[in-house]
Amino acid sequence: MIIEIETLSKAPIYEQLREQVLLGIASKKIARGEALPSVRRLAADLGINLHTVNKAYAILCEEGYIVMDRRKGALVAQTVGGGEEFKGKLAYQLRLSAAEAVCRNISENEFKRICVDCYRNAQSESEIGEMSCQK
Amino acid sequence: MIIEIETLSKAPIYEQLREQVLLGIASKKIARGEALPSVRRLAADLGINLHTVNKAYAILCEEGYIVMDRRKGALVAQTVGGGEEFKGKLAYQLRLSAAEAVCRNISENEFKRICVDCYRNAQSESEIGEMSCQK
Amino acid sequence: MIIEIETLSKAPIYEQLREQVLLGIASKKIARGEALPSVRRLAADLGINLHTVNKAYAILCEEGYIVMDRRKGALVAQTVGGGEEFKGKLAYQLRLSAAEAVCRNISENEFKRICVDCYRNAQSESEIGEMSCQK
Amino acid sequence: MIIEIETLSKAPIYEQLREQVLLGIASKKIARGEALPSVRRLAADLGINLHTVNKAYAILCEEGYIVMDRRKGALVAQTVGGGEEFKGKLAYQLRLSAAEAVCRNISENEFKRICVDCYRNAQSESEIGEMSCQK
DNA sequence: GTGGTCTAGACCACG
DNA sequence: GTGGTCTAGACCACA
Repeated sequence: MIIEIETLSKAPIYEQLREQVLLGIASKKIARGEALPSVRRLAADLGINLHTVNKAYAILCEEGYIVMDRRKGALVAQTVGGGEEFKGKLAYQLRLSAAEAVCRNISENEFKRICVDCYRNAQSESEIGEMSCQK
Repeated sequence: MIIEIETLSKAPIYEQLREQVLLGIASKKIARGEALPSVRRLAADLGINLHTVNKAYAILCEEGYIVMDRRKGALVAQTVGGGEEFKGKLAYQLRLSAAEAVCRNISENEFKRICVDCYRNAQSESEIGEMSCQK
Repeated sequence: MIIEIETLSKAPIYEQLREQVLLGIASKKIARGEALPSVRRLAADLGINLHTVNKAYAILCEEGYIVMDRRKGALVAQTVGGGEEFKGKLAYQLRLSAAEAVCRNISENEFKRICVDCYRNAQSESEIGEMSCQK
Repeated sequence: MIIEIETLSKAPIYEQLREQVLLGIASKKIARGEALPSVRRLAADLGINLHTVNKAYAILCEEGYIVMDRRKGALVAQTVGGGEEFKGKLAYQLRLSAAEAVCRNISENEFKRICVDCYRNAQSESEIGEMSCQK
C-alpha cells in the first residue's frame, strides 16, 4: 500500500493521511487486524512529523477504524461500531454533495450511477488517479 | 429560507454559510435569478462578521453558483458551468464517503439507497434536521 | 479560580489540568456558559506549553464538559450529555476505590460517609488541601 | 479467579493486573495468606512479559496488599497498614469522581447509591461485566 | 486576538 | 522497539 501526501493541498496533512488509510482499509489493501506502519516509521517514510501521523491515527482510532494495541502498535479494527452517529455524518456529507449535484443539473439517475461507481471503486484496489481536489 | 449558524461547530462559519445557501438553492427555496440577502444584511441578521459573509459569497461566486451584480447584489446563477472540475471533486468526496461506508459494512444497496434519499432530500424543501456533524 | 500544577507529580500535566478544571466546574467557581482562559493565556500563566493546555481542553471537550466556540474560545458546557458511557466509567473507578477500601477493612458505612463527604466537598468551593497523591 | 488483560486498553498492563488482583482480594476470591500465581506462571498464562507481572506485584507489595515471601512467592497480606496515606489518595480519587458526577447532575443520593453498590459489588464475588473503561 | 496545524527535538513509560 | 508527553517556536485560518 502506497500513501501519498500532497503538500500543496489545502487539506491538512493529517486529514489526507486519514483519508488514505481509510481508502486502504476499504479496498482491503490493509486487512482487518493487520498492523499499520508505526508512527515513527510512517512519519519518516512520508517525510513528515511524528505528531502529524499521530494525530491522524488518533482520529482513526477515535472513529473506530483502527485500534491502538499496546504491543503491536496500530491495528485495523476487526469491527467498526457506532453506526448511528456515523450515518448522521454520512447523510450530511451526501446531502451536501447531492445539493451541489442538483444545482449542476445532474439527474438523480446520474448521481446514483456516480455513487455506485464510487462505492465499487472504494471497494476495489485500483489506485486513485490525479484528482483536482483543492479542499 | 432560514439560515442557522453553529458557532460551536468545527466547520468555519463561512463554510456553513456556503453549505446553507447551497442547500437553499438545490431545494429551490431560493430560485434561479433571485437575489440573496445583502452581505451587510445577512451579517447583521446572523450576528457575524461582514467579511465572513463576504467570503462565503465569494466562494459560491467562484464556484459558479451565484453571480455578483454590482447593483442587485448576489444573485443565484441561472446556469452553473464548469462541470468537469466539479465532477472530479464530487467523485473524490463520494469515494471517501463510500470508503467509510465500506469500512462500516454498509452494503452497496444500502449505500445507494442512502444516496438517493439524500438526493431527493436535497431537492425537496424539507428542513434539515439535527445532524451530528462535527466536521 | 486558581489552578495549580504540580510538576513533581507523576500524573501528566494535561491530566492535572483537566482535573483542576473539572473541580472548578463542579464547585461552580466557573459557571456554566462562562469562558475558560484562552489556551495561550493559561499556558503563559502556568508556565507550561500551549499544546499541553490544548490537550487538556480537547479532552474536556471530548468528554462534553466544555465546548470550543469559534468566537469565544472555550466555554463551560451548559449541559453534559452521554450519561451511560460515563456511568460505566464512574462505576469502574468506584469499584476499584471500593475494592481498596474493602482490602483496608474500611466498613461500608465509613466508605459511604467518605463518598458523601467528597461529593459535598466537590460541590462546595473550598480549596483543595495538600494531597499525597503520586499518581 | 480469572484475570483478563486488555492490550487495547489505554491503561498499562501492569496497572490492569494490579487492579484485577485487588478486585480478587477484595471479593475474597483470593484469601488472606493465600499464594498468588508465581510471576513466571502468570506471565506465561497471560502471554505477557515477566517484568510486567513483576512490576504489578512490586506495586501491590509496596502498597501493602501482598507480601513477597522468598519461598512461597507472593502472598496476600493478612493485614494492610498505612491507612492515613491511603485515605488521602482515596479521598482524592473520590473527590474527582464526585466532581464529574456533580458536573453530570448526578444527585448526592444517586451518587451515594452508586458508591454503595460498588462497595458491595467489590465485596461479593460476582464477575466484572464489560466496562467501557478506556482509562 | 483566537485556535489549528506543523515542525524539530527531547525524555520517559511500556513491554 | 513502541507510543505518550512535553517543549519551543513557527505559520496560517478564522472572525
